[in-house]
Amino acid sequence: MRQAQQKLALEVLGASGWLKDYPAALIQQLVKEGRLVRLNVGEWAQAEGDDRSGLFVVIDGSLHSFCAAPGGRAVMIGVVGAGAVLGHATRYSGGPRLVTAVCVEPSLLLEVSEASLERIAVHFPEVWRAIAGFAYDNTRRALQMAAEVISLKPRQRIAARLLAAIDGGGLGGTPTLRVSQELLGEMLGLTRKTVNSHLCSFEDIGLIRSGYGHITILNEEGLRNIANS
Amino acid sequence: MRQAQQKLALEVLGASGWLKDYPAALIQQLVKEGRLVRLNVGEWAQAEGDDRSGLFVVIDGSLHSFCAAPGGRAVMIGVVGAGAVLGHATRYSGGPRLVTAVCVEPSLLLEVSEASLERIAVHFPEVWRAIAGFAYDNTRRALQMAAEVISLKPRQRIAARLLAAIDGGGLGGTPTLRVSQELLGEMLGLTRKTVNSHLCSFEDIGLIRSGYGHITILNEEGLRNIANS
DNA sequence: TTCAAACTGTCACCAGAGTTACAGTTGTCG
DNA sequence: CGACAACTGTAACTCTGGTGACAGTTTGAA
Repeated sequence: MRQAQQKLALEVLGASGWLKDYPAALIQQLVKEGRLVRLNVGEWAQAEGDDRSGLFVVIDGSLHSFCAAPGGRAVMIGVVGAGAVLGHATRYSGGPRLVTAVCVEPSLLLEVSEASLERIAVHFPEVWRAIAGFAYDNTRRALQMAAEVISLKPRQRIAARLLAAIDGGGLGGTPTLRVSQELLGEMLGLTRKTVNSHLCSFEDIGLIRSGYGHITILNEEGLRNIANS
Repeated sequence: MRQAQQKLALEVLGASGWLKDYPAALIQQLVKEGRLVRLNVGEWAQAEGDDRSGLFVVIDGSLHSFCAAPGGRAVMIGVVGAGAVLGHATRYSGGPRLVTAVCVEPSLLLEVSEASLERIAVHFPEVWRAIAGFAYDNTRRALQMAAEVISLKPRQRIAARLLAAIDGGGLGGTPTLRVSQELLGEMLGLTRKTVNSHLCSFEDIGLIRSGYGHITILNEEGLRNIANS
């Protein structure tokens, strides 16, 4: 069991973008030093402002991530799946965690503490470079999201978000999002009604297929055209 | 002249958040390996998608940063001043630059190339940790921005942005933003009219003073109340 | 199998932001 | 010092998207 989980962790880390150019020995070390944590639906992987330092890598399952806006509002940022990294070494990088992540299906995470990272860095100082790498990736995504919300109208925004979601979804398999229209609206700063009417229109022209609690992308190109319009 | 600039660079780096916990020798090395670049108004420090790797640290002056949204739209992200870091080691961190930065006043930048970083890392591997640190900070700001645009109504959003701007402004001196209402609107995804009317209302209740091309914050607390309302 | 909870589809109403346009002011560069 | 460009203040009109409400459907747990 534990064996199988470790094997899975090795695979997921090896396939993830931020580690793929690093030696296998570093990945093995991360798995060895890390601690595998199993979470059930509704449990929090980390809370915003949480000061536990360290890294969480999603090995299996998926979580919803939230971020706080002024006025105590919680804004859903997105869905994170296998290969994603949550938070990181806070002691040296200047702040508490940025997001709150909640399990939406039973998930397996690899927790690598700050101390473990220090130990790993003794033999593999490039681990910090790898961390800088995914931090960059997170920045890119966040910026992209901000730019979309600022400059796109609702219709374009919805299309852009659907595309971004399948891009970040990771698996590369069926481009299906497990998100309700309600949640999608929350992520986009729109009401369910607005989301619904646009989704219906997308469905009419064959770009997507929407069902109970999920959306299947049928025509990426068409969505891209709308997003760019 | 060059001496004075290098001295200034040392000061700015030493005072910047992302390097303040690192040894002075690392900072000296960065200045020594880096190249001081003087830019005039309208010149581009870096273009989005630009593949020159390396780091730019703003030593003096200020730049406007933009990011691309779908459809070829350019979205203004913010104003960066002394101490800010633009872009970073792209070769290992997986992507081209995220933002385009344009000088709005004569500025001095310290450019540290990818190769220089590698050289520095030989003696100071923690330089990558420092880079991860400011990447984290950039992520935080971008996320915050996205969260605000998603969840706040225009009035709250304007207040929140004014607060964020003085926070990131860096100098700590007079809380005055050198931004036109037009530009502020662009950054917020609002029209100038909307921005204008809310700014007037803020001015009426004594929270700010707005002049030709600039805004002075008089009452942070009051703005915070509006942002949180 | 049944029931409650969660989700989608739809409606009428309306506040508020976008649009377009113009006048008046401030700064700047020649 | 004069002309031009950039910026602010304001108004009338339009229309999108938010609000609140309700019915019908799917899901999953009791």
